[in-house]
Parts: sequence; structure tokens; C-alpha cells
Amino acid sequence: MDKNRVAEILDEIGTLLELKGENPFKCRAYHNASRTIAGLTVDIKTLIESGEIRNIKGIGEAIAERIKELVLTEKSEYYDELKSSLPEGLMKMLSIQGVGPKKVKLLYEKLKIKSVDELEKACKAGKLGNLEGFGKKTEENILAGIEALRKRSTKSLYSTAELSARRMFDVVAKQPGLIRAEIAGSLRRKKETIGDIDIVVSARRPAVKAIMKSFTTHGDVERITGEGETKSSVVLKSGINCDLRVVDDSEFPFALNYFTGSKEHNVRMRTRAKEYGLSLNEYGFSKLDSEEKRGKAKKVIACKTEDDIYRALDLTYIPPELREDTGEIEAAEKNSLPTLVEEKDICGTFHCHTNYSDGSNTLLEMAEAAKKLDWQYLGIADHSKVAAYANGLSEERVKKQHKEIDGLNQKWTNFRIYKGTEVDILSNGDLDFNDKTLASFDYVVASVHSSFKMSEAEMTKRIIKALKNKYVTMLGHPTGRLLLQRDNYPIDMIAVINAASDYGKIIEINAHPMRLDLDWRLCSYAKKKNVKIAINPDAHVTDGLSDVRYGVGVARKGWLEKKDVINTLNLKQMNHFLSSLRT
DNA sequence: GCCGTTTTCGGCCCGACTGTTTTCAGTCG
Repeated sequence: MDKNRVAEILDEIGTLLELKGENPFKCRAYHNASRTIAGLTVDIKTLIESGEIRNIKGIGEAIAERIKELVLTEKSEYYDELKSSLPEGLMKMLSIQGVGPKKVKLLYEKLKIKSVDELEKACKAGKLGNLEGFGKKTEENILAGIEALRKRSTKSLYSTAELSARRMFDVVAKQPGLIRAEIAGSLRRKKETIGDIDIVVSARRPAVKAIMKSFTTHGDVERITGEGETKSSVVLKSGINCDLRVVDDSEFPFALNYFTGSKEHNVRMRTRAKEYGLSLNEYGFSKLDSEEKRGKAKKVIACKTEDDIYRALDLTYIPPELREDTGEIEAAEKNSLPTLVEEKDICGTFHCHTNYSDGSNTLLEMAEAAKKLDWQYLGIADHSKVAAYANGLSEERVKKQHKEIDGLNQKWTNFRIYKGTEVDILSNGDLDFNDKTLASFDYVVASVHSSFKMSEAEMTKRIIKALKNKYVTMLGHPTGRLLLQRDNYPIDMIAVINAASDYGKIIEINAHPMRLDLDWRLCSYAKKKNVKIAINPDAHVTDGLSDVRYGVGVARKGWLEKKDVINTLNLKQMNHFLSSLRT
């Protein structure tokens, strides 16, 4: 069992214990251990064999035993017993906004409610009002929370679907006899929410059966809904539908293009093909003449890649992110598509946490992970002092961290850690550090982490006031997950971008895509206003650095080019840029 | 359940917000 699964189970144990009403500190011990394990940079099996696991802070005798059992035997008796002692539906109830373990426990014990559906019925019948601590308002809030939950579950967030898709893809793509493979559909187009996952592969005929089998028997599959010679469909344990299509290699570009969509883009492509006397479908181009009508479609133009398909219609290649029929065909026709930013253009990021605040890894570990990605710099932005829940840094600890960064920076010639901070924007728009402290950083990310229920006008005023501060370099996660668990978005984004434009500030897009749709709209408008974008992962673990690719996807969807994105500056340019901020 | 220039028990991060209360518990980040 790998560390991620171990971490998941430890976390679940912590939650189950909360539902049982166990000592909250015991529950927290499991949650903490989960985070610690998730952030490990050394092999967990080695740690167990050497006994070193006990030397890790937060892993004591009992939890070490549980981990050992999980890693060595793939299961845990304690976990299994705990899990079977409570109805499965209770865990799901916890994902309702505003419903926590205490409420679930009370609902289960007093009203025997053990699922989201039962809870909904009880709310509608007004049965909760009699319970201690519950009232009319609580019922309303729970119903709204359930509705929001339902809305979420029909479509998955990009990040969730991408993870599921990647796991399926990795197994399928490794099969012998496979020639080409791609994840298609809305995932390839980097849509904010994903209906289902499409995987397209080409393979040699004799290998097809085994490839299908590898797909339908994958460990993540909940049930098979279709299994044929060229297409199989499954429902994954994550609840997402996943389709696999296997085609002949000569058909691959057409199948990929067709299954990538969007539908609207495909319609435009087929209409255009018609103007060229061609018919375009998922298998190829065929000539449109009356004699062919009855017979099978005959391929008339061989295309080795998608690029060839576009070229055959006198279009430049259109990146998947732009295929929404929102002007991309016209731009491709005039050869005026933007050269979009790519993952390899990113030279570093600025919003990364370490174990100085609420990150899991050390400065050195984060830096090493960044170097592994071939980045030239890494900006560390731990929380400021008011963020007590996240172990925010006091002025003294800032000094200590700076000293450590200076020490590390002496070791490298072509890599640098930048001194940053994620300073809290207090409710009145002031910052959580004074000017003297702010001036000691290479750059400053300013973020909101509190008082989310402010009106849009107040929130906007608060943020704009912070943007005015001369030490602020960029606005942290304006569309981040903290702000977006509510339906009403409490920021006037247009006003914020306008202010960023006026004061020369950078806007961050978080590669933690709760609401990518807002992020790419933000990108589009920022581009119009010449506001630079920072693609930052808000990474709390070394693995999290690679989340930057979501951000790149968002940027591409917002038609952002290399020059629109601050992280594409190389080390020398970035040094120059940052020092110019201080003059 | 973990930890300890405090050794075997007593603390463990905290502030804002909300809805329920009329002083506080639950939830969230």
C-alpha cells in the first residue's frame, strides 16, 4: 500500500472517531498523522523496516502499528471494525456544508438518520427543529447544502476527474500492442467541470482484447456498464463514468479530434469540411458525392495527426483548450491564434508553504522538488501571524526563515529560493505585517482568509485597499477555494482587476481549481487590461508543486500567452523584476 | 493518541462566524 492510501485511511479513521464522539485530540492525532504521511519524501516501507517511523513527530506507538499493518498487509483490522460499526452514509453527510461530526452524530442517535436522503426528508418534514441546538435556520441551511452537494456530484471538478482519469490511463497506456493513447473529452479541453472521462487509444488488432480487459478490470472500477470490441464503459468508484475507445492507428487522429470536442467545435469543423466537399467523422475524411452515399465512407485524406486534420481545412492547429466555438476557428483561419503558455515555460512559482506554517515539507525538500521540475526558483510564502490555525509566522520566525533561506541559497548557482509571505488581508484591508517586515521580503502575496460573509462591496474595498499597499506584489487566490464554497461570489472581480491594472499588481490564479470557470474568465479580462497573471499552486506538499499544470490549463483556456504570465521569466529576469519592485 | 531542557499526566492552535441560546457549541479555515 502506498503512502497516499495510508494517509487516506488514517484521515478516515480520524473522521470515524469524530463521529463516534471520541476524544477530539485523539481524532486530531489521526488527522495529523495522515498529513504527515502524505508529506513523506522517503519510502514508507523503508521507514517501517528500519523502525524509523517512530522517530517521526506525530507518529506514536499506536499509529505506527496501524501504518505498519496497512503497509505490510494492505488492511487494518481497527479500520475495518470502525468502518463497519457505523452506517456508510454518515461519511457522505459530512460533505454537506455546515454539517460536522457532532451534528451527524446527534442526527443519527436521536433521529436514526443515516444518509443524505434521509436527512433531506427530515428537514422537509421539519423534524430537526425539536433537537437541541437545531432550529429553522439550520434546516434551511442543511437543505441548501444538500442541493449544492447534488449539483456538484453530477459533474466532477476538473482536478478530481483528472486524478481518476490519470489512474485509468496509466494502466491502459502501458499495455503491449498499444500504439497511441490520449485522454480526450472535456478533460483534454480543461473544462472546469467534467461530465465523464474519455480515453482514446490506437492499437494493433490482436492486442485490443487485452487492452479492454485491463480497462474493465482496473481496481478503480465500480461496475461495468458496457464491454464491446472497440468501446467499453465503466463507472468508477469515484462516481465518474469512464469510456475507452480503441481504434485503428490510421483513425486515431480523427477519433481523438471527435472525442475531444466540444460538440460545437465539431459541428463547425464538419460544416467547414463540407465546404471543401468532404465529410468528417470520427474515422476519417470521406468524399461527399452522391455515388458514395450508399456505400461505406472511403477515406480520402490520410492524416497522421490532428494537426493534419486542421491543415486539410486550411486552419492552423487549434489547441484543445480553445475548442469551444468561441472564435477559435476564425482565429485559426487568419493564423492569429495566440501561442499559449505551456507547462515547460514555467520557471518557478510563488505561493508555496513549508512546515514553518501549515505545509508538510521543509524548505529544503520543497526546493529540491522544484529543482526536480527543472524550475529555476521557488517562492516560499508561508502564512502570516494572524493565521494561527495555520501556524502563521511571527516576525521573529520570519527572520529565522530568512536566515535559513540565505544559507540554502549559497549552495546553488542556478537556483534560488525567494523570500515571500502570504500575508493576511485583515477585515479592514490592513495587512498582517507592518511595512518594515513587509520590506524584508522579496515579494508579498496578500490573501483573504477570514470574514467571508462580507458584502461584495466591502470585500472588494478591502482587497483594493490591500492592493494599494506598495509592498504587495500579488493578490493570492482571489477565486480560491476559501471564497467559493458559497454560491454568491463576494468579489467584484472586474473592479479588482482594474485596481491591479492601476497599481501594477499581479493576480494569482491558484492551481487548486474549485471554480476554473471563474479563473479563466479572470485570465481573459486580465489579458485585456494587461494585468500579469501568476500561476501558483498554493502547494503544501512537494507533490503539490505539480498542481501548477492545472493553472497552466486554466491560463491556456483564458488564451494567455507566455508574456502574460509572470512565472515564465527566467531566473535572471525574475531577479531583475523583483529588485525593480523595491526601488 | 502524541508529547515532554515539564517524566508518565496534563495539555494539545485559534479566531470568526453562525445559530442557538441568554453564555455557548459547532463548524470552518
